[in-house]
Amino acid sequence: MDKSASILSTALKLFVQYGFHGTPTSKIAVEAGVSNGTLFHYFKTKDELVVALYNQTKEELNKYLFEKINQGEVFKDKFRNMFVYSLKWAVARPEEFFFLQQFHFSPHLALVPAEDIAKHSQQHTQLLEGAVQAGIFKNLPTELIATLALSQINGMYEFLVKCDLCTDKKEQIINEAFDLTWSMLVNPQ
Amino acid sequence: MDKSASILSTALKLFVQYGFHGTPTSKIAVEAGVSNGTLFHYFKTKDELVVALYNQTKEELNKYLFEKINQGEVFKDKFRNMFVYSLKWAVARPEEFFFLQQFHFSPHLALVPAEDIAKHSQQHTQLLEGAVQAGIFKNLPTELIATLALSQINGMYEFLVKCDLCTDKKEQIINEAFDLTWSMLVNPQ
Amino acid sequence: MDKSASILSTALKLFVQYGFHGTPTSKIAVEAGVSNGTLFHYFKTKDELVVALYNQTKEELNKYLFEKINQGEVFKDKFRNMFVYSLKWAVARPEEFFFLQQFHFSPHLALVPAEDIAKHSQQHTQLLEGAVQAGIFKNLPTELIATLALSQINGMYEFLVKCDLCTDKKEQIINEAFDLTWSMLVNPQ
Amino acid sequence: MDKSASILSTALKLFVQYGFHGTPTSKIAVEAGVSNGTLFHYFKTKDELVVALYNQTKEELNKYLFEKINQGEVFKDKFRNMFVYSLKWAVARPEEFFFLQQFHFSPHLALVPAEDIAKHSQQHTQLLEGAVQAGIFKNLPTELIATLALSQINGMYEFLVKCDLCTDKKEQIINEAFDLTWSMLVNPQ
DNA sequence: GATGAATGAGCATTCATTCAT
DNA sequence: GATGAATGAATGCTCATTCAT
Repeated sequence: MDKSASILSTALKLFVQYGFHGTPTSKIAVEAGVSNGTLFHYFKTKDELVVALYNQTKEELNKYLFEKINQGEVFKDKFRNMFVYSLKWAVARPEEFFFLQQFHFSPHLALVPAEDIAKHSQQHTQLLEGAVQAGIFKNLPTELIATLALSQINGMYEFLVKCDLCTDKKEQIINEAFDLTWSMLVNPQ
Repeated sequence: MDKSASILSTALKLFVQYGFHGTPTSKIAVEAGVSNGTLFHYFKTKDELVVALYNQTKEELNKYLFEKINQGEVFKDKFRNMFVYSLKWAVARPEEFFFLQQFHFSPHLALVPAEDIAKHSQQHTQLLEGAVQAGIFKNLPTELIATLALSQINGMYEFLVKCDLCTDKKEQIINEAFDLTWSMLVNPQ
Repeated sequence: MDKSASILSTALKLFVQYGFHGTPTSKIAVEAGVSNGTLFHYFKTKDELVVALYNQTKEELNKYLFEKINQGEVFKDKFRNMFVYSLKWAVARPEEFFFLQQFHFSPHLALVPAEDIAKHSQQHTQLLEGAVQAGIFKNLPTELIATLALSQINGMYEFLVKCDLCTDKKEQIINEAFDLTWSMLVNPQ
Repeated sequence: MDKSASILSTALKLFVQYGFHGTPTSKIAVEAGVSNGTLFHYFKTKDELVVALYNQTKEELNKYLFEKINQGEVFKDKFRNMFVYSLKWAVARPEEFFFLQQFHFSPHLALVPAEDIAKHSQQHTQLLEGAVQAGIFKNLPTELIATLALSQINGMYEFLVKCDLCTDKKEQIINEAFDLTWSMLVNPQ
């Protein structure tokens, strides 16, 4: 693994465990097996490292998700894939998923330009927007639909982490939760 | 105002704005109009201050909510009050609400004994558990129902903050969201 | 016990255990059962408390010693009593004795006027000076004789503390040490 | 000079003059010509610095002494060298010698593992033990002999510091004191 | 690129001391 | 006299960041 990647993955683990403030750059460097100076060679500041980690993680998740979403043919399948594979990713990479939320509620979020954040969610938003316009989803603000869908995912994640279930049971619950969410958002008739 | 209370309310504002690490105790003291030493007279450490603020805020919210919940006669009214007034409180006191989430995703959460956390949510859990046993809600784990309901609230909060709506519009959306949530969880038939 | 005395005796114990710097006035106050303010009512500063404790302890030791010394008729008995009862006091009140040495090697010593220190040792010095002039002790500077005698006492104290002996054995060793010291200082012939 | 050495030697001077507590690390750093951070780069805590200074000083003294002791052929010469050169070292490096005693009566002593302390005095103890077993010294506990010899040295040091004598006079008195100590400890016959 | 010694601003915390009650 | 809340200067220590090698 190259040094930059080693620093990023070490930082992720430590940030999740000790928080941003609780993780000195020196500790990241030591555990990543590089010198203190090298860390700053790759990332000009600690904040820049945090933000880079956020962008990378978000992109990984998005790349993974869109591959899965695009496997769906009709909208419901696409939406189900978005929902289900978000959770599968979260369950498979709990540290990454936790980090995204941790970042979201830290002052570091302010360091990411609004347009970058928009870009990250743009594809999701477009997908949902289409469903609203097509009359599949209830006639609600797309933002609201997106936010509600995302918070369902976050809630489910927390539940899955809290209750240590076997893989089968997990999958079943995820599917049930999808049905709930779908029934909640879909236009009756 | 009491000095201890003044410190707490100042800390809240600054923590929300600058984060825990970004807020020196000296700044809290100055803005609260007390000396640096006085802050440590009331709170042995900065961490203790953060946790005390969390406990106080959580208790205020709970006290407010249960008053409202108990005004409902049948379960649906109680649940609606829980949902709606959580959001009204969040909208009326956005800093407090944000702080609770900020705390939740910080390493400070680990400083609160698990039993204290359980105590905070115990009443909500009981209410929902009753609804599951009475066959009102779908036969799902209470934990899951609680988590999903809470994440709806969190999602709605984020939406309401992001989209600056007039009060009337806000109330309308909150009610619509409640209907969605209710329809999602309630036992069909 | 009156408050001032209670503060002094508490301070002694804590100073010996934790050092001057390691003992906050607040801790002294709490353990002495008085308020923080009261301590400063009796002693204007912490330094003043330390010095007062030194003076009191030194005076107690001197008072005790001179009673014993004066029970001796000839010089050798007086000197023996000085030697032996110094050690008996040290063994009976190890904290007080340790405190005197601790004080001696701390910067607080500089706070005691030279004349006060001289006054404390004046009586001993006179006694020894007489013995030199009478030809009992070798013709050495009185200061040297005093210092050597005192350091024998200090050394013996350290030995007695280090090796936990029974009372009888202690007394025997003290007597042997006196004989050594006597033989060292006395004029042969 | 090496930065670490510069810090140590500066600390020595300041500790002797102002005491441990009376010497802020910032002052040590400034006077040693290094930054505050550098001090903590070399010594993790202030306490660690104090202890390191003690160990270094003790080792220097021991190294010096054993060179001198080994120059003696028979025991009496070895013992005389130990006594005389201890005092010569003390007179030549009064700050170092004072520091050792200051340390001895401070709570920092407790930070040195008992085995380290034993190691420092081990060689002296062995030398004396041999003399007791060979019947040269009186049949007293080695510990007692060691302690008495050491306290003679300490006492002499204090006397030499208090009375400002010329070098010749100093040497003469040191020799006289050695004779006294020798006569005190040696087996008559 | 890589290193790690050096830096010094910044912060949490302590504690002697004051003073209104 | 007694109290203890309030003070704020002082200090040990951390840690992001720099830079000479």
